[in-house]
Amino acid sequence: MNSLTTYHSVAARLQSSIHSGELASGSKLPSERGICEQLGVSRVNARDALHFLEAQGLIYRLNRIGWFVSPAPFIYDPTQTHSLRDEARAQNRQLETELISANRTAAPAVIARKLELSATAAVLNVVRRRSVDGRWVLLESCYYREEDFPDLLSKDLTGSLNALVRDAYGFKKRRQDIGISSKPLNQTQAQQLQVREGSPALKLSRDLIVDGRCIVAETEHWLHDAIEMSIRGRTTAG
Amino acid sequence: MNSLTTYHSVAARLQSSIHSGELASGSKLPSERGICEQLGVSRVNARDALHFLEAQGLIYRLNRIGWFVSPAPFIYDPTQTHSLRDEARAQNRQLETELISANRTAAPAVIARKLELSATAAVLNVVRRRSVDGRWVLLESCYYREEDFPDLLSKDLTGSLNALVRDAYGFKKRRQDIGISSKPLNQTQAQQLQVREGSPALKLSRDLIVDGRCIVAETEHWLHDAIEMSIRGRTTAG
DNA sequence: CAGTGGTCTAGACCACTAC
DNA sequence: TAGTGGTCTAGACCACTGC
Repeated sequence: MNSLTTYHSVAARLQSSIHSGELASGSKLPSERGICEQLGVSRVNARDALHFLEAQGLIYRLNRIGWFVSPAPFIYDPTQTHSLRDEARAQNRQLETELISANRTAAPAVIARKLELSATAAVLNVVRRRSVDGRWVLLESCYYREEDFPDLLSKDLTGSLNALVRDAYGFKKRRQDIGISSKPLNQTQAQQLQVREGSPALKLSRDLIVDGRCIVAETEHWLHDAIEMSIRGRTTAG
Repeated sequence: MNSLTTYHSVAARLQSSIHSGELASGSKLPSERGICEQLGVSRVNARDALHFLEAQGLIYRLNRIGWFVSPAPFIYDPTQTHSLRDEARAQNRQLETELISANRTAAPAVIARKLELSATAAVLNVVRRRSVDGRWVLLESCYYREEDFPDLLSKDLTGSLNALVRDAYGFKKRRQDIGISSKPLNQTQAQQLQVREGSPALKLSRDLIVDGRCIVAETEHWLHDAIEMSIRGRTTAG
């Protein structure tokens, strides 16, 4: 049995406050010490309960600021190449994009291998963060083969990068390979999304392949409670 | 800064023991109290460090038994309908399947909606767990429309269910829609995989659609450190 | 039965945020 | 500066596993 333990019952109380709407989506929970006092438990129990609900995706925290009720997840088909902005509009949600950096740098080993470059080669790297309804939920890091994307860094990098690749550079006939795994954010990534190091996230990597060569390697990190992927299949006879 | 905190340094020590091979893949870590003693820290620190590494997918725990080094993840393309067994063989890993239950039951609301059944309708439900190299890592729950799968429950349900659907029931021309999200295991699920309630997992749902109707709705829960999804795209001109 | 992880107490100080 | 979450101590008992 469980549910008899202290922190489970604390979690259950908070959960029912959330479901009843007493704690609205996006709103701030009482402070940890406040919860201790109201429910007569030690702080360890309050925190264990909060961690438990965080794992469920029911609440999230902003580093050193507090705990908040998670909004409904954003729904997203990673195999589609629509701009995210269109998706957001369709779901009636507010999407913001902020450019964090756009540099020419030495390629990390993994990237160099993917892009079939020497270990000392330079690549173009664009890093952005994106918010849904005011919450930073997505960190994108995109690596481009330098020779295939002249002048990339001087273009407008706050819009759809996909559209740039397709329209400005003319890469239309292409394939996209995708990887999905569950990885927490490292210190740098966490800071950029204002969360704690180790926050659970869904890692999505996309390799853009043209003429059998990978020319763009992208990585997206989505806060785990903020995203739900949905892939519509194709009819096959297999 | 971090890395100066006690539990970060404990985590770093364990991590280097793992990377150096001193703690081999699959092997058991020292007990929590053992770690406390060896490194001169309190148990909270030891546990915080272990939780941190668990989130990274570097270690996992069996409920009340101990902490273990996570093996390399299994790689898996959910859009393919190969049997998992073939995939496992290709990756040189040992896959086992165990039937947990096969029943005719009332359809849960979500399932009834998907299968376009009335709220009181019955469905066929098959639940299995699967292990990779001896570790239970996957829980499958599969719901079938009763009228489309006569005699299903009397068939051999320990092999490829996909092959059954395709060959024994002849559903060849079909579409598969997929959903992926990050959800922890509930109490029942956790028990079946011998892990703790709330263990982080990747939830994969697959709807099999034939002639525009969903006839099979499956849910898979993979322990988050045991799986990496890889989807090979198709060349498009879009 | 010994040892493990799971839960829990009642405090403490620190780093940081918001005012 | 007051209050927050983040880290930490030094214990404790319980439920369960493995012998």
